[in-house]
Amino acid sequence: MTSEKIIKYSRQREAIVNFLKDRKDHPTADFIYRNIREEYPNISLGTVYRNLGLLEELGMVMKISCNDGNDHYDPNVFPHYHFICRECGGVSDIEMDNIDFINTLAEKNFGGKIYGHNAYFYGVCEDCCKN
Amino acid sequence: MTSEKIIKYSRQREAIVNFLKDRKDHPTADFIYRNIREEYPNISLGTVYRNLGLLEELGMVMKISCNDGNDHYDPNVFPHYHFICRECGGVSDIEMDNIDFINTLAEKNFGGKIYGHNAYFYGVCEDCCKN
DNA sequence: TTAAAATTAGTAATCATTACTAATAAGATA
DNA sequence: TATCTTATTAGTAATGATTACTAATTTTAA
Repeated sequence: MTSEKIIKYSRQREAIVNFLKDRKDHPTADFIYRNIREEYPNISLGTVYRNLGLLEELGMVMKISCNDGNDHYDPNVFPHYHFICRECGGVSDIEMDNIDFINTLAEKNFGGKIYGHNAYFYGVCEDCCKN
Repeated sequence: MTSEKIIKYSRQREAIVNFLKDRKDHPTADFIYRNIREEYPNISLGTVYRNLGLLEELGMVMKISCNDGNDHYDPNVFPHYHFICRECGGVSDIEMDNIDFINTLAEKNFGGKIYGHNAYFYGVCEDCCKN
């Protein structure tokens, strides 16, 4: 009784996927919208949001919320950590060894079950350090 | 030339501080509003938000954003970690050893400067585990 | 007691995101 | 190729949390 949703091609969705592909700067929906509008002037912001939601469901994109009030989108869905610059507000990746063992540390005095964690680091990014 | 802001007493702010004091459940502004309204039926939601912002500036309260679209407020401003239950959505404290060394791990291959981190754990809380 | 300034209640505005709807486009089938 | 069903779209309206505004009220120092 599962009604599988059939997904049809759309050039708007393709444009969003292509725009995001290989990007490391985790843009917001509005940023994606403004950029894709140069190629598709009639695309609507709702379409961008809807497709980002769909891509998230499909596991092709990851939504990251980092306390600036905007959702950011990351084409890298493998677990990794992010850095937020206090100066420019930019969100970037942090390359670091796996620290999943902190789950065990957290579970030591905890009654429930821990399945995972999210962490982001903050400070000043390389570019802003130069100023 | 620094114009220090003089802070005058208000019973509404006192009520907010008292309501938050010793709480471990990190309520939202709206939850605080609805509760304080029982004692002060005329208090407005804007007053709650304004005072929470002021208390945050004074370092008496900490705002935590945990991806459910609502800001939560914590009277414990000392660094500590939070847990978010996937079932009930509740936000609670995690008692665990200091893990500030992960800042060093993160800085290893990073060009900028890291000042700190935020982390929250997710899973199923003790109460929800029992169901 | 008075007067200046902070605070409030109430309401309006903002801003990101989601929902709605009629028109369009994809793509399967005849 | 023509047709038909359904997903998708553009455009717009609605939502919901938070912030801003303003005239009236409180606080508090002189």
